Amino acid sequence: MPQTHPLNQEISLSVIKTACSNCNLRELCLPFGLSLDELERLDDLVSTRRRIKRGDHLYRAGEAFDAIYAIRSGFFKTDVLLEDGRDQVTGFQMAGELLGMDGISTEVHTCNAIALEDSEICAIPFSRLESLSREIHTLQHHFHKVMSREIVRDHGVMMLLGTMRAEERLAAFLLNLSQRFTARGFSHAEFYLRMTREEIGSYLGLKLETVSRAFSKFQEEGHIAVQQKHIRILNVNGLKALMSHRP
Amino acid sequence: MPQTHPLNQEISLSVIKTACSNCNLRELCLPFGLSLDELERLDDLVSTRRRIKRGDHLYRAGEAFDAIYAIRSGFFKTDVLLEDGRDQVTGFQMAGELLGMDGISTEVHTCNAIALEDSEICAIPFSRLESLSREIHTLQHHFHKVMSREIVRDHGVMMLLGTMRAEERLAAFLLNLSQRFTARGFSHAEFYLRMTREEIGSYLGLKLETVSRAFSKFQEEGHIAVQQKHIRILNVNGLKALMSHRP
DNA sequence: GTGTTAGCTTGATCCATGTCAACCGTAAAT
DNA sequence: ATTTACGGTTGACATGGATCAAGCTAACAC
Repeated sequence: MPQTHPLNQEISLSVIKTACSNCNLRELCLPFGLSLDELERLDDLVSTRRRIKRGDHLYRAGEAFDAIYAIRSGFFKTDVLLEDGRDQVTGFQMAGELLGMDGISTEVHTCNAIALEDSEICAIPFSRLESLSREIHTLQHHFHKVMSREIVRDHGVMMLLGTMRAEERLAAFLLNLSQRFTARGFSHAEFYLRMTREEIGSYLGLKLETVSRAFSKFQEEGHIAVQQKHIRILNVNGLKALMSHRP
Repeated sequence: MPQTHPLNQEISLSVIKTACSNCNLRELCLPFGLSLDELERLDDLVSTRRRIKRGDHLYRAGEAFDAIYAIRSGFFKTDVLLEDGRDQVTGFQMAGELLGMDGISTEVHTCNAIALEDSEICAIPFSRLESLSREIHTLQHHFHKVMSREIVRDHGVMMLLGTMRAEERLAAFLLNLSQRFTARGFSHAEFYLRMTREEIGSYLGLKLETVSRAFSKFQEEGHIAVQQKHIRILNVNGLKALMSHRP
């Protein structure tokens, strides 16, 4: 049932089309900081929504790139495949985050994006995004920030893979998830993991057995309660200490 | 001694000011693909050159961000520091590559950029770059490609750190350097490393002893000849095989 | 209900890389 | 030419996480 916006009747019209101006993720996503005017111009661009079923690909490595994607709801992973068959999860993405920026450089996607639960995405045709951001300074700048944030995030992962031990990595991972759930209005202390131990391990450069053991250890020490994919964080500071305490 | 360009007398004039239009790295760097007209507009923007002595910082983590930097000559490393004192080298950059894009997201640099030899950089004020790329489509698109390439590169490093063993990492590292030197017109088979074993190790998530042992092993096996920082690649295919051969 | 399967946990053992330590080579300083 | 210092090499040993293996749990199909 469509809701009317308290401020402006014009907006309540746009509720009917599925649009950024109406999206409760707009403060986390591409529209951040845009005026009402500008939002409506973005709406024209982001017209295609798509449902992706759990396990399905949003895009595959090797496919032509022509759009980036904003996650409207759901949960994704991206992974890269090496010629020799090894692969690695390069990230987990949740609502409000953008996918596909890896494809800009060569106009071919370099990784796979796979839904970890039934999800919904907004496709943003890239050349039209470039046009619009030539006109809307705020949009241009925000998009640059988003790409830069991805680079900074990657540096964090490199740090994690290069210098941290297994338990530090897992603690960092849990704290990061918790923080991102919080930003989306969910509990910071209790959530369901959408990914398997193997996927977590791949992301963290560990084997699934090591991930499992670390979960058990955290539980024994009273930092968290784990039951399969259900996680409760009992002691945030404990985890933080684990993350940065050298042995 | 200034040279005249065979095509156009106008260009020989611009030789006098130190400018992109005159730079032999322009095909590797930001000016890629621009017309003569557009190049001259970029020249106005990239007016400040700076020399950075070996060991000096180009910028430091925590400093305000307001420009990105193109390397005109020389060699840099970037590193990230964790609160607990651990650090990691996140990249090595050479002539024609851009530095500083990590700072766009928060307007504060998140890593240190340090010259590994006496170097020269061109400062590109970021807000002016954004303005100009609102006017020059090609510039805008190329800049997006450069940022995206950085993301793809980072994924490669994550792959390396997450799934490769010590010798595979070092082989990948050497092949990557070789390929980048080649793109700059240098020998693909013979070069001097600008970084120490410790810096290589930090980048590859290994200890310096492990790096040193791997160099020795490669030499014993006839893939390379090492003498301190001087490297000769004797068998590229051997290295490639090492890179992707699981044990 | 029962069977099936994918994912998770736990134990025993092994090995790649880290750690610690001694020594060597090269280049700059005196 | 000698000293000094930094970076690199090599060896011996320790260990964190991988590997191999067995069994458990939860969810889902039938």
